[in-house]
Formats: sequence, structure tokens, C-alpha cells
Amino acid sequence: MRYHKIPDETVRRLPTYLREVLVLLEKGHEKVSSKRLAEFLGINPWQIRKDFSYFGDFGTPGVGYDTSKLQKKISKILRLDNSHKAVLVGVGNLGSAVMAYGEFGTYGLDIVAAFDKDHKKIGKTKNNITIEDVSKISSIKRRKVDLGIIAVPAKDAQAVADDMVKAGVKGILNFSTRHIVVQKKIKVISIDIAMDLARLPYYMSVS
Amino acid sequence: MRYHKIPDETVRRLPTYLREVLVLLEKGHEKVSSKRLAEFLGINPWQIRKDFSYFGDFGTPGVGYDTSKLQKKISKILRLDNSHKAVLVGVGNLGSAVMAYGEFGTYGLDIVAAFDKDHKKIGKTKNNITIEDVSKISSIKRRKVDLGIIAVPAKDAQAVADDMVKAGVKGILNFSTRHIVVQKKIKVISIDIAMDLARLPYYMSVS
DNA sequence: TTAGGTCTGTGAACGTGAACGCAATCACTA
DNA sequence: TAGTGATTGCGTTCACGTTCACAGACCTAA
Repeated sequence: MRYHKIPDETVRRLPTYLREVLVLLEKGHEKVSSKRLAEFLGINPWQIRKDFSYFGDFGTPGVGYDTSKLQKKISKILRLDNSHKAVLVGVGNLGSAVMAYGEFGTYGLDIVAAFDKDHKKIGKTKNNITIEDVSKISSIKRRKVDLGIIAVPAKDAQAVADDMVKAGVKGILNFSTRHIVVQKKIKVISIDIAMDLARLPYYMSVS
Repeated sequence: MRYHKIPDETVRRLPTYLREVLVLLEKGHEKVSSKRLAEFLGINPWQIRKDFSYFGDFGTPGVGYDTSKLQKKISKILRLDNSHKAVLVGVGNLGSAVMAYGEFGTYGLDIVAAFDKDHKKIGKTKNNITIEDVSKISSIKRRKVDLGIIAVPAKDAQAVADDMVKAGVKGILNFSTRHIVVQKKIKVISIDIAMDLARLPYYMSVS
């Protein structure tokens, strides 16, 4: 194996691989071939082999990859080998769904605090988390939270992001429809579910 | 202007452009420069100009782009000039949030029906939509629905997708964590919000 | 021990998209 | 009408990611 910088597009696929590998481990499969993995995920086998070739060899020709080693290696690369704490701001419809979404745990990600500015919501409890006043968000510094999730309306998004950064958050997942500007060393990933749906009609007519 | 096939990556950005253009129109701006648009969206100006160059010229050197023409043109390319009807299957936490999510309307997309298999939910009304029994999903054929949104647990996702296709859906937005296989002419776009969060720790350590 | 089948690892070819730079165009002013 | 400043349109270059093809490694069975 040679040293390689892992391409961004490969990193984007790693969580997918990890998720499937976890399922296979659960089922007790110790080995998996690139072909089989490819079928499950709808990707080409050679794409998977190429991706895996950027780091380690845990593959055995004629057999496949060792699922357990794969899981450890991918987790380590993604820094998911230690668990991470996340804070959610905005407990509306989407925010509530995010809190209830079980899949974060799969990756060792834990939502440990939730904030809102609506006084009717503050103090209430959802998913064992008591909703706090967003003006007190700086308290997460003590609680060693390094991920932030923004689920507030567009107009409030930037302000919330600024507060998060001040409170020590290192990465932000942004569900709002506004582009967010932060210091370069803070990573922001934005999701706009409406935009993906909006792309569908285009592809429907093409094919 | 020359004829060009519009690159996939450009299509991916079009909804973003459209959203911002709609905001500008709302505010009464008739013109916008690539530079200004770029600042709002966090993209490079030349990327935007290149994207726009694949279709039409509505730009005036020294002035910028005509927002109104931009809106019409992008809508037309994305086939959002006619409204589209969507069906949601799975009215859990995420499904409910999707139903309540207002941004779909921005693009002329309309959720007109919702299905679930839980008899406790069937018959209840959310966002003016009465939840129906998922076994009766074929009824959407009559209602001219062409988009499907899957918000059910992974194990049920494929079956729901199959039913949707039978019922005449042409494009699917999949929120489940399972890869879905359908006829080639049906377009599936999958979103896994946990996977995006799972990528954050990687970038946090790198920078 | 050998043969046959399977699957990995990776260099190389290929394709696509991003970044760049600048000529051409237009509005505005005097 | 000419000069100035702003901005588009797009050819070109560069960087990156995908696809391919195959040598080599390994397993099993006889």
C-alpha cells in the first residue's frame, strides 16, 4: 500500500460504506467482496476498490475485504472512532425530526443539547433533552460539544452560526436555506431538501 | 449563444440559483451581477457565468443578469414552470417535517397526498392532508402525481418504491438509508442527513 | 502440487468540471 | 462622440475523478 491523499469524493462515499459495513457486521458477515458491496450500494465495484486503495489493504484477493478491519479503518479516517457531541438549534418541525432521527447514533454522533428562542418551547423535553434558551448557547463550551446543527429559519441562520462558532463549535450542519459565512477553519455542510426534490422534474423529462 | 448540453454539476446548482433569484425578485431587484450572486451563494463568479453560458444570454455586460428572465429560464430548464404534485409515504418524525416544510412551494412543488401503514395515523389530518392507507397508494395514478417522497424505515423503502413506480411516479426522493433499485427511466435522488453529519469530524481535524 | 476460478490493487486512459483571463459589450458622463 | 468603468461570454488550461484492464494473490479441490 502506498500513501495517498484521500480524494474528497471518496470521503463523501465513506459514510455510505461504513453504514453498509456496520449492517454486514451486525449480520455476522466477516468478509465482503467489492462486487457484493457494489450491488448493495448501487456503485461500481472498481469505484469501491479504487476508494479502498487510497488507504490500507484489508482485502484478500479471491476472498474480499475484512468487514471488521474496514469498519475500524473507515471510522478512524472519518474520526468517528471517538464519539462526538452535537448541539441542535431550532426545535421546529425539522429540528424535532432531526432530534428523533436515530441514525446519528450509528456513527457515534450524539445530540446532547437543543436550543430554541421560543419561550413556549424552552423547558420542554424531547427525546430526553430539555430545550434551552438560545441566548444561553455559550454554555456548550463547557460541555465539549464540537458539532452544531442549524434548523432555524433562513433569516436567523447566520446569527446562530456566529453564536455556535463563538461557543466553540468546529463543524456545522446547516438545514436552513441561507448560505452561511464563517471563519475558514470551521467546516459547514449545507442540506436543502427542497433543492433535491426540485432537481427531479429535470431528470424525469430527460430520460 | 451556442447550444450546449448542460453539465450535471450545473443542473445541481440551478435550484440554488433559482432560489436566490426568487428572493431578489421579491425584493424588486431587476438586475444582478455574477459577482453579487456569487457572494450570496458562496460560489465563484466565473462558475456562475460559466453555468449561465450553457443556456441563453440574458446578461448585459456592464450591468448584470435580468432576474426575471433568469427566473423564467431556470424554471423552464428544471421543468418547474408547470407545478408538480408529490406524494409522501411515511408520516413519522421526518415525514411530518417534510410535510410541514414550506420550501417546496417555492419551486412549484406540491405535496398532495400522504400515506402510512400505521392504522393509528390513517385518517388523521396534517397540513390539510388526510393520511391514507399505504395499501391504497395506487389511487394516486388518477390524481396525476409524478413525484414520490419516501420517509419510511430502511426495511420498507424498496417495497414502497416499487408501489410508487406501479402507481405512476416518475421520480423519487428517498430519505431512507437504503439504496433503492428501480427501472432505469425512474430517477431516484437519495438523502441521508446522518451521512453529511458523519463527514464533519473528518474536515474538522484536517483544517 | 497443480489447475481453475475468484477477487484485489493499481497504473493508465479517459472524461468532466473548475479556474482563469481577456476581448467584446454596454451604461453613463461630459 | 469619446472616454471610463463595470461586467458578460467563452476559449483555454488545469485539476480531479471515473473507468478500465490486467497482473498478481489467494482459495479450493482433486
